[in-house]
Amino acid sequence: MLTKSHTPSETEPRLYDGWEASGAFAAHPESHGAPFTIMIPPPNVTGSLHMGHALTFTVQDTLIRWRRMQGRDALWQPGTDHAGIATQMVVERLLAAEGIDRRKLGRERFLERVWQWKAESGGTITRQLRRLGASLDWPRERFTMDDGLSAAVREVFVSLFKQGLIYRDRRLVNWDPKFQTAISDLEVESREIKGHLWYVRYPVEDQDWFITVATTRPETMLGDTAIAVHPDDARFVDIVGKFAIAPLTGRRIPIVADTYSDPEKGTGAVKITPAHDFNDFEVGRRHGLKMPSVLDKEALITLAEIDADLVAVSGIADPDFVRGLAGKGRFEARKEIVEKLEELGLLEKVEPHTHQVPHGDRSGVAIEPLLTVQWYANAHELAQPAIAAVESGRTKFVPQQWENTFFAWMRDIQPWCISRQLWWGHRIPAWYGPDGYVFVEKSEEEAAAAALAHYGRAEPLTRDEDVLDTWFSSALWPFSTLGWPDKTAELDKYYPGDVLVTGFDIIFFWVARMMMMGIHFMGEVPFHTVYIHGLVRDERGQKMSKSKGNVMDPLDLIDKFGADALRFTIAALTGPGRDIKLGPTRVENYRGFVTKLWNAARFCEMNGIAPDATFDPSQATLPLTRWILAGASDAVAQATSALENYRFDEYAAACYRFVWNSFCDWFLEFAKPALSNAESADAAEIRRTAGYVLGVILKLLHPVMPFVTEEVWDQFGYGAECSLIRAEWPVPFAVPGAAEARVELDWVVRLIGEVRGVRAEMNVPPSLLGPILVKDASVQTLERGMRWMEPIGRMARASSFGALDGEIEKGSAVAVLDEATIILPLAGLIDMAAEAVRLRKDLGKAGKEAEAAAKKLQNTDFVSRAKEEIVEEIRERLVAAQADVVRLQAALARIE
RNA sequence: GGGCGCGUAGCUCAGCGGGAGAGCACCACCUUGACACGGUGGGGGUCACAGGUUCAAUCCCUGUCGCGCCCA
Repeated sequence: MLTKSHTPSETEPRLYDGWEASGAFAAHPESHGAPFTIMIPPPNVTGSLHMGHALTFTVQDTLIRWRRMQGRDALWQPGTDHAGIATQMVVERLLAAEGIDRRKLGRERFLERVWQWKAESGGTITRQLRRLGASLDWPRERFTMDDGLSAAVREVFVSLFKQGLIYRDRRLVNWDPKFQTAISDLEVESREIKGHLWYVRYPVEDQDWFITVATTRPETMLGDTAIAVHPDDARFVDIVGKFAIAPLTGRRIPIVADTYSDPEKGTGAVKITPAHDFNDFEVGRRHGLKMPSVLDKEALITLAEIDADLVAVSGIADPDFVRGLAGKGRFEARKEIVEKLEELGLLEKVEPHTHQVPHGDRSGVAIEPLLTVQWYANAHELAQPAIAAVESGRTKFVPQQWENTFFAWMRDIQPWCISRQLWWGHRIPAWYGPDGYVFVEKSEEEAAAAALAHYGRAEPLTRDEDVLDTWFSSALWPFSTLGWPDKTAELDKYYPGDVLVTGFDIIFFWVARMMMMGIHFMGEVPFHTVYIHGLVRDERGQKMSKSKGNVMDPLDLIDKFGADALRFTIAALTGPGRDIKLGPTRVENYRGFVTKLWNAARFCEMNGIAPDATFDPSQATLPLTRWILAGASDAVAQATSALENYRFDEYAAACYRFVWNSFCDWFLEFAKPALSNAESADAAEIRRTAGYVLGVILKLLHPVMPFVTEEVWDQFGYGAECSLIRAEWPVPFAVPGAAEARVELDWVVRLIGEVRGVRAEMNVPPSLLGPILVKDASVQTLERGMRWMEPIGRMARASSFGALDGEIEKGSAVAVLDEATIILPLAGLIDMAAEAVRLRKDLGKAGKEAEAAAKKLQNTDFVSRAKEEIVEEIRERLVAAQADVVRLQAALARIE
């Protein structure tokens, strides 16, 4: 027996364990079923479940469960990535609490601690995903640092290197001074900073005047190697080619013409510090400038590359002052330099200035562009086939507009810096000989062999200290998890995958990189569809963030309302390409739907409705059963089509409408007498139909509300425990006489609606029953009314239904339904003035409708140019509206 | 500055060439034989604005305004 109310906290863990234990989530590479593959975009191993996860995994789980029910051999590949910086941070923080510094501990012991941490705490998110109901194939769980995946990383690195697609280069990188590692462009975020523009005078050589430049970063002037002006800027045309003397260092620097300088900004002249600014670096390259670094890896002033050149110039440059800055932080040095410039009279003015400053998204500190040697992947070349794959439609974006974002990024892609100065990650398989010659091989032995061949003798090799960007290994996920580079049955069957589900903010990370690597190494795209969903925001549309304090925890919502309610809410709100605004009240509202389903099922159970495998909808004989079966078939078609088109909102709405507005509101109500009176053949058919339709409902809703549907399924005995997950997804089916049944039941529904409406507007108390009389009704209408007397009586509060004998009695309320006039003799009970108001309102509506239709038909252009069926439809509309007008006028005339 | 998206009922959003829709909220009535996490009924919209195309525009085109996001 179903309990009086549904208790998600009891059913959900039990059913999840049941599914998992029975192997319901498992893929079957040995089976002949057509595969359906979703590669989970691996969440960060340090992460815990947030609303964004709840959204993306609800969508994925809905797709997976649906396809699994369709008989596909579904693989939903779980796992996490090792999150180089984030994980290293976490463990360093733990060590710091013990007063231990990572460097003192040493690399090997530090890594032991990281693995220990991973074993203890790394499973948080995978445990939480179970609460959501995610049906991942857990025994296949992978981690990007696993042996197999690490082997794939080495294989890829070595081949790309040998193909010339990975190389070392000395260029500016985004340097994170806190973590002391290079990071990628994508790990940098701009923050608006209120700073200053300092206007600094640079004496022009052999002249008695200055050129003034504005800078936001005075501390970098120690590394200035030029001043740039715009070639077309008339103000500076005479001094291009001359030299200026850099204050403080006394360095003689050229004044160059370069279009990078913007005449509109500052003074129109800019100082060029090639080693500490990306734009300046390009200017430096164009003009062959020296590129001395003046900041080190901790962003402290270093003089190593400029000390020898320091020149004392009276009133301008003072080597002792500069030497005093060595080892100081960039912001402290800035302060001292500004003071010194002021003292020397070289500071013209200071303006407040708000500008965008790049910050590390994890460290939160200002990024320092730094000239270093790093490993790069030739992303430009790898990107071309990925672009082509999207252009040709081998991979499609849903919604399609995201292709533009993808193209924009991929067509202008920069070399991908793949090395990181971290300990946690895949160590770069590169070894250096004594002369610095590099051997890139999969193992130390192979490197030694290569060195032996190269040098002709054994030489000591040292391994590159750096590790690879986490995304380098994530990019391989769609095939490395399947066993690549080995040729496995899994790889053969599940690559390429079907769909990648993710947010638009991740197109550059997973989508782009998986595409590049997948195509390069597998020769085929990793997935044929990329479904992009929006972000989860709070009720007011604000992005959720810890600082705003508006973060919702999906686990709290699951505790309060159940996973089914949360999942259904998410699905219902997931329209195409929109962010979703979600708050507890929305989940609470949709919990009402879960409860409705539960109660409907309970009602069925109480009335002895049970599954009957022998029931065949094509054998249905009654209008009522034919009608609800046809409705169920439509719901199946709608739900299936919505899922095929990734329209989770439409899928949810189709189910909601059918369950609530067809099955509960009308079918169960109509069926009540038959259900309580079990004897007749008709009653038996209705009961069997109810059992059948409930089964269809449970199947339709299972992908999005797996728990409550499974619980009902199991308790009713539709199948063994935990078997709904394996049930067959329904297909639309034929119902004999469906059209006639629809006409019949739609009429009953409309009649009840009309009568209810009139009574409610006339404030007739529901306790008071009255007859329903009809005038001008056809024989069919009369017979229909008699046939449905029982539910009409119950639902429209009618004591009888019949043709009007004689004239309409004064004091009756009147409504119009098709050809018939419906009369509710309520003399003395209703306010005739109110009835007149109501009739005038209806008359106004009908009149307007008739007028609009007539006007259209008078337009000869419309009649001659519009499609025939449209014209015909308008004609019918006109006739119907005119008939309504006539009868409403007559009714009104009787009152007045 | 470039690009993308959005402006439809109080709120959240569907619809996207031919009668303005849903859910929630609101108001009124109803404890009727599963469900008050319920039932019934109702009010509420110059579909941002201005032009254009069309027999017909919320829907297509152009522009304006407002909002959001991404890139520089």
